[in-house]
Amino acid sequence: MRCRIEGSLLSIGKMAAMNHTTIPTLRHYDKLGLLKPSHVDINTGYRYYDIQQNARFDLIEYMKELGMSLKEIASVLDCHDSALVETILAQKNEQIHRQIRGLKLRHDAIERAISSLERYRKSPATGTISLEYIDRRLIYGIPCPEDFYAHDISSYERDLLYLRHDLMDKGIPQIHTYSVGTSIKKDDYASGIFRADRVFIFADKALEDYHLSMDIIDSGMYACIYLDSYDKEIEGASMLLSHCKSEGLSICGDYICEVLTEFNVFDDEKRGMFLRLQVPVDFSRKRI
Amino acid sequence: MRCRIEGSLLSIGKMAAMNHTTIPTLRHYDKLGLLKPSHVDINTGYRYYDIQQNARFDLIEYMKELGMSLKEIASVLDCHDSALVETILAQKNEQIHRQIRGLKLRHDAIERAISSLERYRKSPATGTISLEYIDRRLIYGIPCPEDFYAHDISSYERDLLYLRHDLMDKGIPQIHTYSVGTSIKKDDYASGIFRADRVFIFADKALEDYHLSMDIIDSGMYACIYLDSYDKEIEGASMLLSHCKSEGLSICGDYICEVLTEFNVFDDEKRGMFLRLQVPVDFSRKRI
DNA sequence: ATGAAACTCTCACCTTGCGATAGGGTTTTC
DNA sequence: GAAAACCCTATCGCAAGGTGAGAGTTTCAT
Repeated sequence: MRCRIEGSLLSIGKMAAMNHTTIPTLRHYDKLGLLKPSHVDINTGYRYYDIQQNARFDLIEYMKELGMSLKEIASVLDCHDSALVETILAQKNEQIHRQIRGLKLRHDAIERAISSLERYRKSPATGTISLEYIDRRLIYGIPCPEDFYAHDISSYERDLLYLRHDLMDKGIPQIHTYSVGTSIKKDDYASGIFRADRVFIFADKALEDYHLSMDIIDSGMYACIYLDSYDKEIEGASMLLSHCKSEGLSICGDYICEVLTEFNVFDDEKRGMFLRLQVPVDFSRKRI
Repeated sequence: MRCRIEGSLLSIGKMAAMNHTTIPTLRHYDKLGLLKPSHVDINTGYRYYDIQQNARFDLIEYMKELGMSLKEIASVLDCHDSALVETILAQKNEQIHRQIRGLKLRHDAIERAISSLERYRKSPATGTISLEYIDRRLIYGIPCPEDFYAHDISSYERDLLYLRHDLMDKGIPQIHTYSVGTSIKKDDYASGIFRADRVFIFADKALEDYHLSMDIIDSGMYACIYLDSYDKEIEGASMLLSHCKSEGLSICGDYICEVLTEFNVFDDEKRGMFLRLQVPVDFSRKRI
């Protein structure tokens, strides 16, 4: 015991325990100049704190709880300027609002991802043909600059990039969380001409804020075929078309290739998708 | 141009531009093994990407948008296990809920801090005596283990620490964002005996979840005096008592020392507070 | 073909708020 | 007086890259 100037000086360990913090934290604050021990032994370098310095520590904790960084805290403590505090707090509030909005979006995206995976698990085997009622959907997309069926996969990638650029330019966040679709015009498809018409995303309410000119895909009965690879799309589309013809189903709208899930954890290099090819067929009752 | 194996290989810069990302990011993913260029020139080390690798990049972005860390993404991509994805996503959802709750708490705390600072700006000069109606308040506190008026400031610090420990043990977050008060029993105060009775925090709705046994401080008219330093409390309390006596105000409850703001950006080492000492006085109309 | 501009490489250090050692001194306690 | 507990400095590590420095490569225009 060398130096004992005042009544109750605390070693760093006691100070840490008293404030429910750790020794490295106090050393860190010391280094940053946030909380200098009231006395440091010149010979040993031991730090000794005054119990009154709890006040300063509390203040630091308080500001941390408000979301201020240590640097911001230091600047406030240095400047002795309460107006600065108010400025920073106002900024923090803004920032928190943004963060909450972002987290909500993320939450929605995760929900979509989970149900998409669930759907994948429960979907029929590849090649299965079905007849389903599909609800109305909103899409946003662009005409295909290139007919990717006529070229290799890279032209599909390019078309998709155009779409993503467009979405990015419009400031839409989380563009990767929307599932993608492509379409072929009804008449082309019915004649067996597979020529890409549009590439789009399936939109949801969150996108309404961005004033996109979205299109509606009407509800109705669809003939569908499930596939687990993009490579088989043309083959699948042909099969679907033959099926419609042999069953006497009358095609009444554009063909759509819907990407049900893009969680391609199966094939490393390619865009491996789980697809539902679909084409609306006419079952309408005549109204009298 | 040394190596050109396939048709369309992209340099790292083009790949980055195409995907709205940066070159360091792609290099980073390469290092982590997340996205290895499909070809690397052995002589120059130049990275060349296949356009199909956009798929992989999209997948990574997608998972990032869902809040997964690069390490988690890597493990999913390595394992080829979609169940793992679902597990992680469920965890993420939990985590997001916690984050949102935390942010809301923080937002409330900031609002409180801002109005506290505003209040400070608009408060009367130190020494001002006033008569105010104060609404009902909820408090949670503990009896003072030590009578800090009888000792030095360090015993106040210790009492405050007991309270904080208690709150921490009960798992209450952001304990520093609640303002502190102390009280003296009515009879003690009225007799000029300043003996600390309780130390407490002013609670709010967020604390109701923690099943604390909170006390109520009744609404009513209070004689108050504003002070800007803890050092002056006893002096201020005496003045307030004299004032009540000379004005014929009848004290009808415990004396309270309320910390209006603890944003002590003015004095470095001490706990510098802005205080409102207050004591309830009786103005009740007799009911007939 | 050549020179300049643009591009790319690796390496290493910076950010936040500490936690976790390593290696060596100090204080307290029995 | 010795052991236990405590403390020091210094460095590395974390996540996801950003920002250079210094050197080599490719591309474009002449």
